[in-house]
Amino acid sequence: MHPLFKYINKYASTLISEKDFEVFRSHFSEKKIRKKQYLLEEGEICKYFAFILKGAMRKYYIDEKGVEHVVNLYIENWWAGDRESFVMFTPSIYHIDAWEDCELLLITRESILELCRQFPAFNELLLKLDERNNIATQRRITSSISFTAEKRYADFVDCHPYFLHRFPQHIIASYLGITKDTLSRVRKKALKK
Amino acid sequence: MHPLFKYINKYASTLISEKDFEVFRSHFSEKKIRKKQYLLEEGEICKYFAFILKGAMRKYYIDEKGVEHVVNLYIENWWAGDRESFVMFTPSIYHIDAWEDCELLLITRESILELCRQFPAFNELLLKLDERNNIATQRRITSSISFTAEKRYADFVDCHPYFLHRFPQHIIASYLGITKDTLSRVRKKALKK
DNA sequence: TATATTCATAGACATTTGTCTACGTTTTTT
DNA sequence: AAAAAACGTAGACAAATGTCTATGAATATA
Repeated sequence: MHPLFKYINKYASTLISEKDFEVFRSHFSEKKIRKKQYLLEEGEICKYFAFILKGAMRKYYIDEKGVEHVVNLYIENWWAGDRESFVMFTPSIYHIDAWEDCELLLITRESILELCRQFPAFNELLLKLDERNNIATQRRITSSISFTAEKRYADFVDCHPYFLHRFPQHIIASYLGITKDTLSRVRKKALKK
Repeated sequence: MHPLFKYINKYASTLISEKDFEVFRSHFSEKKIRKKQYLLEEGEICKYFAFILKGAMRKYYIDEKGVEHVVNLYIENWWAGDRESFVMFTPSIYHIDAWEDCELLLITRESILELCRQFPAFNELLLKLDERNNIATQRRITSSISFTAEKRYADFVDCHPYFLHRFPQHIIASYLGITKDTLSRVRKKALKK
């Protein structure tokens, strides 16, 4: 079964038919990108959201000192894109690139709106995704403002173990808002326990 | 015009009639709570989302040392509640209380789902709110992991000037993930510029 | 009005985290 | 196979932030 078909039927309460799925699929375009290639660069408008069939990606922000700050990590069955730019048609402040070679399904804003009109199940899917996303980001903010680096890392290991063997430590450190050096110390301390 | 009526027609693309609004309103119950009283306490399930007609509220998390960490601030025309608990029916880790005397409109999860079924405009409204919320939290996470305390405060003053005269500095400091002492230093430094 | 509480700031000191350099290992590229 | 790049750790030092105590002003409460 196609991963996207599986994915949609996993989240929507009413299953869609194989036939409907073909209409669905026609709104997506396949794209393969190689490691280190960009899906989105700073200053561009995010024209596509990407459903990841295979591979790993990251979204990051480069500050005025040239330091990269990883904002999101993505693997299979996740959506990658900059929502703000995608919805508002404003230039993005983020870069999104492939950390591993990727197979993606791209979709435009217009196609999303069209699919929502045509398939209530898709609309429902998007509502649920936003809901989940809101819950997850709320947790991340809570963790970010109230936990120590040590606890944030422990929390990360608990919640996202599948990221541990896909991204190196300096990327995870950046995602947690700390430096690789601090993460290295935190890990050393944790080992002693 | 009723503030909620105004609010709905501001965000939905199709206007709702005065008559429809009465159906709408019947799903909300009015509640007044006084300063320091709780809308939600830790361990409870969040049964109501609150639309704030008047007043100011805050959501916070209390860590194992007993320290309060402010996660959200709310004023008129904002929605207060814990989405995770509201949707998943799990005990909340947050407290929500009134910082000023408040007038609220409460609505249950069932009523929200019912209104979504009955009024596509309401469904659309919720989608847009989630979209905006996602964009805002994304920005907050970016700020939190990549900005210094000084920049985070400057950013806060830019984005939420209306909070400045509603909440004292130690609350704002907590919202920014720093102590009141650090915020005091940051402000002192900023004055010199 | 008197009293208690909240609030903002300050300074001294401790702790955490960042910065930088270095090194050995592993992985990737040529 | 050789060279280059990426990776993780370590230590020395610097900077940022937290902790604690104190104080005076503003605000709320009795």
